[in-house]
Amino acid sequence: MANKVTTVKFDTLLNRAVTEVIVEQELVEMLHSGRRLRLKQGFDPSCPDIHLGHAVGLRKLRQFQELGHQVILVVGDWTAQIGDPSGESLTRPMLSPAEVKANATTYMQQFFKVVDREKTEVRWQSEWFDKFNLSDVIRLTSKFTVAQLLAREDFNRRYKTGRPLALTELLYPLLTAYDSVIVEADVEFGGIDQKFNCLMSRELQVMMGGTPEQVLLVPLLIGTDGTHKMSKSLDNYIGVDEPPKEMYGKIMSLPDNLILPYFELLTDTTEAELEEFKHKINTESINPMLLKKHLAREIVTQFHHTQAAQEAEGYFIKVFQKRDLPEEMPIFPLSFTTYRHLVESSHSQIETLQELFNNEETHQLLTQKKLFSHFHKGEEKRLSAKASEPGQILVDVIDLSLVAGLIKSRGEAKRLLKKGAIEVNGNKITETGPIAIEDGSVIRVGKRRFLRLVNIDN
RNA sequence: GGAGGGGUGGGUGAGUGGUUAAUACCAACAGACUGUAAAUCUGUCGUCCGAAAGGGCUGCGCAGGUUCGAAUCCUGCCCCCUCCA
Repeated sequence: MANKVTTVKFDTLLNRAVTEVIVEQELVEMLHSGRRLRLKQGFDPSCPDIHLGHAVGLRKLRQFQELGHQVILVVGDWTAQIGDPSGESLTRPMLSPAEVKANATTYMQQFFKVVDREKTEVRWQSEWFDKFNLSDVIRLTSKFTVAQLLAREDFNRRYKTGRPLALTELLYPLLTAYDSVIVEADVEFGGIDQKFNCLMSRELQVMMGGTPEQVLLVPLLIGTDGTHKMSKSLDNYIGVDEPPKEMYGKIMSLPDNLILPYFELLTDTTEAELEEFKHKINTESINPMLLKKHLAREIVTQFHHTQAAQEAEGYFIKVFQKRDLPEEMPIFPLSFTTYRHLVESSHSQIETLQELFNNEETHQLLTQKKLFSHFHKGEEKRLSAKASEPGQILVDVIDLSLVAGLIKSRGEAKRLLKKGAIEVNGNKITETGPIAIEDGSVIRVGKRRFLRLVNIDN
C-alpha cells in the first residue's frame, strides 16, 4: 500500500496531468499516512457519455486506486434535474427515474473501462436528497450568500452579460458540496472547471464539523477542433465508447499541435519519451503524422485492445491514405427482379412492394419504397430495365444515394456531382441519369461515405 | 406592480417595409495539395423542379392582422434580460 510508494511516484501522481492540488501538502501527508483514502468523483446522469476529456481525470483516479485507495462514484440523480450550470442550457428536460437509471448504467459501463470496479463504491444522491425537506433546504442554503455564489466565474459572467441564470443553478454547488459531506470524501477529483464546486465542498464540510477534502484538479483537454475544451455540446469530442476506426480517425484529425498534450494527458508514455517526441517535433525530424498514428494506436488500445488498434490503423491507411475501398461498408439490399418488374410496370402499387419486402428490416423497407415511388413519379424518369444486361439494373445513383441517406438533398447531390465527389466502382459520376449497376457495386461519396449494393435475389 | 430591452438559419450575431434564402464569423461538407480525417488553398452550405438560364415552396419565438410587398409595421400570446418597487 501507500507506505511502499516512493516520493518519485507521488511526484508523477500529483504533477503529470494535474493542474492544481488543494492543499498539496495536506494531500501528500494523507498519502503518506497509509490510510485508505476516499476519492470522490461525481457525475451527472443527464449526460452519460464519457469522452477523452473525462478520461484524463478518470485515469488519475485509477492511479490512486493502484495505490489502494477507494473511489466513491456519486451519481447525481438530483443535480441532473438542475443541469450542470456550465452547460448554460436552461431548458434541460427533467429526467424520469428510469432514464436516470439507464443513463447511469451506460455511464458506469464506460467508467469502468478506466476505473477499477473492485475499488469503487457507487452512491446515489437520492439516498440522502430524497429525504430532504424544505427546512433542510433552508438550512443548507442559509450557509451561503449570493455574493459567494456569484464569485463563480461562469455565474458571474452570465449574470453580468444579462444571460439567464436560474435560481436552481445556484443550488448546484451546494448540493454537490453536501454530497462530499455525506460520503466523507478525503479527496475530490474534477476538471479545473469544477474548482469552484470543490471549494464549496470544503467550506461546507468544515461548517458541518468535518475535515475539508483535498481537491485534485486536472486540466481540460482540448477537443478535435483544436481550440475549445472537449465537450459533447461542441461536438468536438472523442467518446471512449466509439468504435476503434472512428476513434482512430478522430485522433488522426487532431491538429498536430495537440499530439504532445494528448500523449501527456492520456497515455502512460514515459517522461523521457515525451521529451524525445517533443524534440523530434521541434526539430522536424519526424513527420507528425507518424507520431499521431502512434498516439491513435495507444489510445485505441487503451479503450479497446491491441488488435482493434491495428485494424483501425489498417483501415485508415487503406481508406484515407491510399483512398482504397474499405472491406466492410453499409449495404443497400435490393431485389433486382422486383426492381425490374416495378420499373417496367409504372403502375405497380406500393402495397405490393410492402408485401415483397416484408422480410426486410423496416428501415430498408421504407427506403426501398421511396426509391420506387420516386421512379413512378414521372414518365421520363422511368428506366428501361430491358436495356440492361442480365445481372445488372439501371439505377440513378443520385436517387439511390438519397434514399439510402448517403446524401441529404438533391441540391447537395448536384453540388457534389459537379465537384466529382461521387463515384461508382471507382469511376467518377458527373451527371445524373441511370447507370448500370450490378451486385456488389460500390457508391462512394467524398472520402468517408460508402454504400454497397447487394442483390438479395442471389 | 411600473419602466425599458430582447427572442434571426447547427452556433455566435448583422439586418427595422421591397435590391434578403437573409451580412459576417465559427462549425460542417466537398475539391486541390499532402507520407495525417493536420496545416494550407478553393468552393459549397433551406428545399424542390430544371442540363442551364431560371422558376416554385418553406423560412427570422407562436398565432393573427395591415400592405401590391413584412424578419422588418400592428394586435394578442409565450419566453428571456435590466432597472425601480
